[in-house]
Amino acid sequence: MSSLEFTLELEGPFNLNFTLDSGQVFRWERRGEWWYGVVRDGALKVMQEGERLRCSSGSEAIDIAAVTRYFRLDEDLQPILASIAKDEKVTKAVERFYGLRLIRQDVWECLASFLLATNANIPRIKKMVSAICERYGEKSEYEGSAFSRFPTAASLAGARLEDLVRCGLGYRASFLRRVAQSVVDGRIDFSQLPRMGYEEAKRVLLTELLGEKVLLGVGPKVADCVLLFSCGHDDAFPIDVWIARELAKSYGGLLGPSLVKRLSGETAKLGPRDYEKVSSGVRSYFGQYAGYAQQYLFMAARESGA
DNA sequence: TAGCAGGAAAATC
DNA sequence: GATTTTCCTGCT
Repeated sequence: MSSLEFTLELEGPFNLNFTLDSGQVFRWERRGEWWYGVVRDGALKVMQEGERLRCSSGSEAIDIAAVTRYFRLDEDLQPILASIAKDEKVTKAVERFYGLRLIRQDVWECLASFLLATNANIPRIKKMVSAICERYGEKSEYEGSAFSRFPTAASLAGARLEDLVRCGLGYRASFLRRVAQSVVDGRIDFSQLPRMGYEEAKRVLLTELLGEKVLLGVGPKVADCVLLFSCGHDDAFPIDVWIARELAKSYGGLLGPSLVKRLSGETAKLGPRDYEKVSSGVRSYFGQYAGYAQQYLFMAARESGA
């Protein structure tokens, strides 16, 4: 297998470490100065040196264009960050994690990964994802050692439930397999989602997933993650427990007293109706790049909470 | 709509 | 070493 080495000259703000350690993606592993990951079907290692991004990929297909697209380096981050700096809270988060970018990841990988994220923390999510990749992903070689691609929907649809459970998925195993079967059966069409507006894309995603009235394990939060991290809907605003607590703490005026009270409880839980209410509130507040605000606030909340 | 279960691992005490 | 929490969803 041939490998490809190249260096990107970074034009705008970019911080590789923040970007890969922000809970958007679960397969990147840091070894020394390099980050090792899998983009599409090829291995890739990247390292940032100031204004440069050094890359080495195990596949001809993973070239400058592919890396630029993956990290969205052709988009100007500066005006986006300026547009979300609506208050001191988010402005401080932007300053602290300056250069964090949203990644354009594969839709199927994104959906499957966040489906596994329920009731789990990030280290555990990484373990589960890694386990199904090793068990079901196609193997290739890079730098003399094997790496696994993310499993195809077909390979997971045909998996034995007990084998998935053995990967540490627990009750998530049946959710994942059923979603995989839906993809294989053509009940879910990802290709049109980026072209639609946020509202329509979300409705279509949830309808296609839920239309068959089977237990699928994909609700509004997972849908928002898919729309934001893999469909280019930058106005999507996934609300997880960290963000919910942050909103209750610092954005009470936006939510109203009753929601603040509910979110301030021990478990910051939102029903579907409240989720949409909070979601539309923050989306109109932060604007068309609300998803970036979410990602910066998430990082800030996680740092201060830990 | 509010309450609860779900499996297992990490974080916390 | 026990308890609590964990980037949530579906059922009752």
